[in-house]
Amino acid sequence: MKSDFTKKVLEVVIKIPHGYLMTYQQVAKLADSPKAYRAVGSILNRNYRKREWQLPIENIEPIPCHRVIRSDGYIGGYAKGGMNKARILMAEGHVVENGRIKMPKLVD
DNA sequence: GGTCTGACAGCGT
DNA sequence: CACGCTGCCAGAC
Repeated sequence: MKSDFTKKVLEVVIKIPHGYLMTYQQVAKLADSPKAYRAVGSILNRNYRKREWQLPIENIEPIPCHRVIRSDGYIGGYAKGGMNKARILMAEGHVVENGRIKMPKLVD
């Protein structure tokens, strides 16, 4: 069992509504560690790779890591390739241009 | 247990 | 305006 922080992070990410986005900073904040945005990315990356969730885009739902972007509006990185992430985000109804979200609809 | 890493963010040059 | 360096926190080795 990971620390509460990890659990909280995953919980927050899961709660991101379909079609909305959330920055690493926001996630970290909701996880009670506003400055742990780096840890957030690390956690999601590990988790993703560990679970080996290499499922088709249609089946990606459990932990929508792709809905977590940078505060700059850029997609950032992705365990399976930023290009794939961009495709997913576009499938979610977002406008991606040059690896960046044009109109990020943050949850709040 | 100490040290390095990382899907970031902010400020300086 | 674009590029680079430093700081942060928690996890993994």
